[in-house]
Amino acid sequence: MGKVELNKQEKENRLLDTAFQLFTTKGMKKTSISDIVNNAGVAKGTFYLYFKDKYDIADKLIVTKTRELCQQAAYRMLAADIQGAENRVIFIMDDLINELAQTPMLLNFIHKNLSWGIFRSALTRAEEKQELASVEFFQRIFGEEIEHWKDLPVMLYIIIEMAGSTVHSIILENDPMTLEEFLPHLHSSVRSVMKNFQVLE
Amino acid sequence: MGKVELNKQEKENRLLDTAFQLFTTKGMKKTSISDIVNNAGVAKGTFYLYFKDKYDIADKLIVTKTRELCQQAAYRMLAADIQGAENRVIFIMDDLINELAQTPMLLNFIHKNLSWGIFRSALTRAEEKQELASVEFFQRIFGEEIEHWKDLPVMLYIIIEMAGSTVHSIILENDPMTLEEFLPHLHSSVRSVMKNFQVLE
Amino acid sequence: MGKVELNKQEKENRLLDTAFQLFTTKGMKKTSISDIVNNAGVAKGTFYLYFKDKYDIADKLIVTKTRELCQQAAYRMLAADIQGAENRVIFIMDDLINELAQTPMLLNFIHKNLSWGIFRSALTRAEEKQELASVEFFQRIFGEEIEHWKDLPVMLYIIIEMAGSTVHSIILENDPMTLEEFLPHLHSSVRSVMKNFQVLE
Amino acid sequence: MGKVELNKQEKENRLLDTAFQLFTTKGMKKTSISDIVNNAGVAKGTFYLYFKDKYDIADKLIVTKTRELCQQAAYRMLAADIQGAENRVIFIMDDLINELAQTPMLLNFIHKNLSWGIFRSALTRAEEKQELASVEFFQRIFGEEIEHWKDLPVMLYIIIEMAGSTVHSIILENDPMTLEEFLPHLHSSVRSVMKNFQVLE
DNA sequence: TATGAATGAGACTTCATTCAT
DNA sequence: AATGAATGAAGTCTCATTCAT
Repeated sequence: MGKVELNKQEKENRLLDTAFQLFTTKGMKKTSISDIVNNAGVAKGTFYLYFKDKYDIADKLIVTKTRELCQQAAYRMLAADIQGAENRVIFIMDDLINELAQTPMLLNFIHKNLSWGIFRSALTRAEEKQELASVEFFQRIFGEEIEHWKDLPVMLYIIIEMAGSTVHSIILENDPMTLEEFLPHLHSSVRSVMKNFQVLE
Repeated sequence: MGKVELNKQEKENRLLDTAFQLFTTKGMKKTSISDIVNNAGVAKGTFYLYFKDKYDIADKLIVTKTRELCQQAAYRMLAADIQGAENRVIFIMDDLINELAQTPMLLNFIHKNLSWGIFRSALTRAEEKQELASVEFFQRIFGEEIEHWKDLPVMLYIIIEMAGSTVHSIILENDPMTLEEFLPHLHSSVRSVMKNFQVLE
Repeated sequence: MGKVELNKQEKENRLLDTAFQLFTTKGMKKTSISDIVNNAGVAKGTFYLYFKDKYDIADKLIVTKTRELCQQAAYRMLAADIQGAENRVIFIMDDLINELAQTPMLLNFIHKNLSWGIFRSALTRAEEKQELASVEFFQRIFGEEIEHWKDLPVMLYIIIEMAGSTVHSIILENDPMTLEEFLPHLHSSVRSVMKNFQVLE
Repeated sequence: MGKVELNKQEKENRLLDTAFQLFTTKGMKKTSISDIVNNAGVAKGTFYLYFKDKYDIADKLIVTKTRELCQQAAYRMLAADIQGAENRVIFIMDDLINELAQTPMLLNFIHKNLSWGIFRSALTRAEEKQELASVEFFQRIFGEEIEHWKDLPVMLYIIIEMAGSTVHSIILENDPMTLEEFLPHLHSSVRSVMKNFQVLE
């Protein structure tokens, strides 16, 4: 990569970082493109060399951040050597919740803008980049026991939505209860939902 | 209520109706206060006599619309004479999903702006107005068997969030599957979650 | 007219005057809407209450200014009691040229933006406003001898375009000769063109 | 001319051709330098190696195109063996009008940007380049009878402006009449104007 | 109460021009 | 000579909110 390429990469990253910083502190609506370029120390026109508009940079951020979180969780799961798909799902979920609980702004940002579609593309694009692929991601979780489960995508969809939307208001507003109080309920709910998708022999 | 009072009430209603109409067709972001007052046939300044800003009127609309939906569902449940809390919860849920599937715009509007807090206030304010109260609402569902359930608010929170967020993308985008395909999974998931909250004798 | 009406009228006029001032000194291209509102002492948004964009205000200015010039010329012609259509056309032409030679910027502005269509509407709209109408305008010139001329519109079109485009570069750049040197040629040319449209008895 | 020289020449020509193409289809105002370089397949900076700005390239184009049209008309006149200056002027004029009526975009472009000054330089520069010179151009028309005419430049100026500005709106908008209807009037007008400049013996 | 003209900050975008490579 | 990333001034336009009537 030549000097110019590196410089471009750095500019784009600086814009992404600054935008993320501002989106998570002031919120997307109150963050203007002027804010972003001023804080990033680049000219306004430069922004438009890299992104179509505010929503474009937001989408790219969500994809990036979501992928980072998932990868991190997957690596930790492997490191912790968790056995059994049910335990692994719970582990991943807890890891993500834990992470998001520490940066509520990120949760807020992701939640408001994340759709199932973007989520899928976050995992898919990782694949393209030879990083942790979505297929691989799920194989790491279900691995050897993949034939013991039916309708996996439906199950994951339900779990992701259930966990995502419940913890959102809990983390951001401690309402209707604290995360500590809620987690045991979430765990048992997830486990019982999963039971429905288990193939009994 | 005097003539003036009635006139005021009518203005406020006209603004609410127009805003709802526009929010659900154009979306909140693309609806300006100018749009609302122009369509409602009142002056711009008048808007500010009744509402603080666009978000204020949106909140009031959600409270109203949510309450209407819930009341309707409750009345239908009574009419159908459903037995057992589990069946009643499923019935209410199906009724709401059914209603929202017919007016996806309303679903979209409610979902994007509904928070647990507003939801609670929707039921609470009903109470104030001597209409169907939240307490009463839940009593109608659990009635005689209320002591057979523990942590009812948590359970309802989980069910509402799980159902709400899963059907959202399904109704609006038929993604990742159709509502028809999804409902059986949702039913069994809700039932198995509920089992966790049942007091066993 | 109420206070508010008067105030609005005054704002619009202030914008028109300022725009004219700037268009004729800096040129349309170099005049921004910011320039106009700053100089007029009104807010930017106010501009858009009265005009669609820069071209809208320019069109309105041309219509106004053209009409003013024509009216003035017509009144002077009457005052001077000129006899014969040929002499009257020459008089009007000279009067307009004279006027424009004194404010070359106005000539430049009108010329660059004047089209036959706008010109026609300038005279037409005068009619609506009960001011000097285009029909009346031409009747004052040709009056009693109107049946001695054929294809009047064609004749006027040729004269207007010939005079307009020749004096333009002459007044603005004294090129290819001075106005003084040119006028006799223009007079004889106009007279000989008119001869072609005269009905001989 | 070396290889490099040829390459440079080709770049300049490619820019000129592309600019002409865009100016006549989108209009000058809506054509950006980016448009030009993108379509020409050269880098933005390269543009500035050959032209000062958009107006510079436009001027050069007008000069070129005008000269081409005039030369073509002159050759055709010779080929047609027209006798008499009056007939020759009419022939040239008709040829140019005919040409421009077939490519209204070119007419529009030339008209909006052509000034008497550029026109003169168009003929003058031809001279420098040893091509058909303006002096020669006029000699071909008036040739043997040149001493029968006085104030030739004035006469030509009037005719060019009269013809140019009248046919402009007629060709582009068929307003206020069609070209067919108008041409006879133009012919007789030109002939009668010319009469004024004829030296009577 | 009701009005709607006026405000003005700030949104988003374009583009001619420069300059390091 | 050629490139094209970077610039940033300037452009048009929107809209929530205020306030005199």
